[in-house]
Amino acid sequence: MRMKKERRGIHLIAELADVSIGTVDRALHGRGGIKESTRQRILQIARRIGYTPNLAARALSVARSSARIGVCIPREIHFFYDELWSGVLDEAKRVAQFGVQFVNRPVQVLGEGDTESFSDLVQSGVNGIILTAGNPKGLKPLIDEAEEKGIRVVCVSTDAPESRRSTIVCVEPRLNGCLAGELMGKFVPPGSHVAVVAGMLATEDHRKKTDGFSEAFPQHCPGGKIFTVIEGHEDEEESFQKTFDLLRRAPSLAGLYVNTVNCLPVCRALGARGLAGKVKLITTDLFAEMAAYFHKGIITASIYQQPHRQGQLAVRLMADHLTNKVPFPPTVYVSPGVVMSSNLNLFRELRLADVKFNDSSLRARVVL
Amino acid sequence: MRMKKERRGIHLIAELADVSIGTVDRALHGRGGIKESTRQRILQIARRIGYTPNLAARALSVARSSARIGVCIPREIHFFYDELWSGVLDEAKRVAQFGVQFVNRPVQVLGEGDTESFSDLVQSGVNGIILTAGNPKGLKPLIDEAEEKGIRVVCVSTDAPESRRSTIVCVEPRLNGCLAGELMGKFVPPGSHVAVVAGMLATEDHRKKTDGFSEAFPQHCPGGKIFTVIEGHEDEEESFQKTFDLLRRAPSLAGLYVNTVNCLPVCRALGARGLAGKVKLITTDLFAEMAAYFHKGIITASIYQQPHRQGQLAVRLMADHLTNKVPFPPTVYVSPGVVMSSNLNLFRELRLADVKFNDSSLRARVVL
DNA sequence: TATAGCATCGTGAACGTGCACGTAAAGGGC
DNA sequence: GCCCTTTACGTGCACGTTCACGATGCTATA
Repeated sequence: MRMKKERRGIHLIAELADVSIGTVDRALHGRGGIKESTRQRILQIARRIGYTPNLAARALSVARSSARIGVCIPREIHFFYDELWSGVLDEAKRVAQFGVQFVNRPVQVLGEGDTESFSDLVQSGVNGIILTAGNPKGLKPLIDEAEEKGIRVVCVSTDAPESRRSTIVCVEPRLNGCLAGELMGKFVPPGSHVAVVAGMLATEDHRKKTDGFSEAFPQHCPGGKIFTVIEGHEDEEESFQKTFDLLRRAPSLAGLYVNTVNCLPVCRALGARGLAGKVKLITTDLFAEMAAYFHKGIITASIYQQPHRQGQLAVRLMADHLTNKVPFPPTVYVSPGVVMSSNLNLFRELRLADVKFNDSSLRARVVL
Repeated sequence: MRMKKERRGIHLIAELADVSIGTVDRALHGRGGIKESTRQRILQIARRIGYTPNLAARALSVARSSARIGVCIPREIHFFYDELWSGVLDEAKRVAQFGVQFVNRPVQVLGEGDTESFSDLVQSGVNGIILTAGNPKGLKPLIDEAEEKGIRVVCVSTDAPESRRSTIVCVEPRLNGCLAGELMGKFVPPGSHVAVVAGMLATEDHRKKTDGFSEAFPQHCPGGKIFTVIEGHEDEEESFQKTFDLLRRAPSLAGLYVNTVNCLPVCRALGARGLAGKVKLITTDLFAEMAAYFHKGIITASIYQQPHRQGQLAVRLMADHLTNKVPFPPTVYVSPGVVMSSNLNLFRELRLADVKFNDSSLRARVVL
């Protein structure tokens, strides 16, 4: 009596069903060329023994050519996109070893030339695309067409809500604003007046953040009111001037909420008016230059959108789906972080900046 | 002229070095039976072509028995450890398919019987152990002995700092307290008095949190003072009584910081004194029953230690190290989250609780 | 010179899955 | 009868790595 080889996985099923592994493969993957009764029998056996495909084997067998993921996100100097990129690359490096390939078609600025990049990616035969939808209107038909062809599209950070993209990974902008509003409502005394510095209200993202803030602030600050909402249009000079003027018109302002990354001009305007630290300032995102303003008490808090994590998640979702048919959740909402001076140097942006100057003491700690 | 098969990985190296793949394997893995000059030549070629081993292939070839990870963390009902477990299990499920096995030796309560569990794990021949070090003094010799034998030990959430454990994954307790102190300092008016409700100051974790709070609060609240620090000893009745008495002795208290998970008695004491919402309450961790107190405005904020993420990270670090020789960073500090009523339902603890009652609307959203 | 021992290296079989191809049987039209 | 198509299934290779086993050549000792 010789030892039976104690097979596993698909071989075991084949043995139990008394068919070949080819037939089991057809049954499990819904391919044609198999009798329905045979398929049911095989599927039942698979369920009975609790079959789960071996991901390593699957990854190995499709190593060269199954999953190609196209990436189209901005290459701006802004730290947000740098971190988003690094999150994408970190996770890409991991899944690359499981046979997933990557094609990069970055755009210079969010919303500029993304339709061309997207078309390029579709043309180059990728199976999935990760993109920041800068102009949703222009991209919608392209996204729909890609999904029609079976190319799955995952939006990250910026959504194209009207399109048929498979899913979206982001911090919900309205909630982002609500959190800022609640924080502000508890930082300033009852009856305070505060103002919002938005980028462009035409951008859905900024409008929703503003809406969220406007709703939450009065709820958490009895008698509190939104004095005004100004638009800086992502322009340094304009942001400074408008804030500077605002502070003259409303010298008793208790708080300012900046819902774009462009907060330095606002900080300078506060300094120029001698209001640094007197007006509670809540900002958005994080980059190295903000550290000084935190330490001086000019920025009270910042709402952090976890770009690195968003990038990681987008890649992970796409890779899991392509190599393993894991279904997409309709939406993936990342919870925003609150940055204050205490936990400032736990964030990646600050670590990277510090390491440039002081490499020994800080490199020893890893923050994730 | 026929097509060359364009080999990859170890085969490519073998081809370039004009040896067999067996020899390349010996060179790369430091096995014996190979001439030193040959090894150097092969290693140089490997570096030149930037060889990285294919993890899928590696996992596949040793499918049944390479890395065994022992897990020893509490099985308490507290949501923190439930989430820590689920984080560990989530990531374990992923790496299990790459040949990593898991051995669970949970303890009932943090610090009770963990030396026995730990010894069990060492005995059962695991390659690495993930544990919450409840009593560092008792575990230190065991940890050191295990590391001596080549069994890597990763502490999670609770540290054994004196020992030779390979690394620690946690929220730095001092920083945790500092963040609470900063928040409190900005929630209450200048000159306010606040108090701390600790679990047991004998526990290093609680003491460090208290220290952090005591340092940060006065820095962010001009003229602010810590009125007192009381110990609840994780006992419901004692916590309630001591808080109730405190609120009588100091009716003008502006804030309370609870640095243990046991915050419900404090909430009830505030309610019994009619101070709900008047005294700013900052808590630690998160579980479903806290939601109501957030909505009523009794809890202003909570410092969230991301247990799920800590569990994931610990497993990921250990698996990467065992299967891929990735070196451990000395410390992995997870940045704590700030929970307020706005972002409350973005956290896993609340989602899981909600789904029990309302499964359709919330299951559609996935929060990570 | 035969043989044992050692150092060095090659060979081939797994691991579990995906997929291209082969093939047998059955049916239909001429 | 022959040829072709369709259905339903089997077969075999590839993916990259690990590891036990075997082969080769060289040296030392009897």
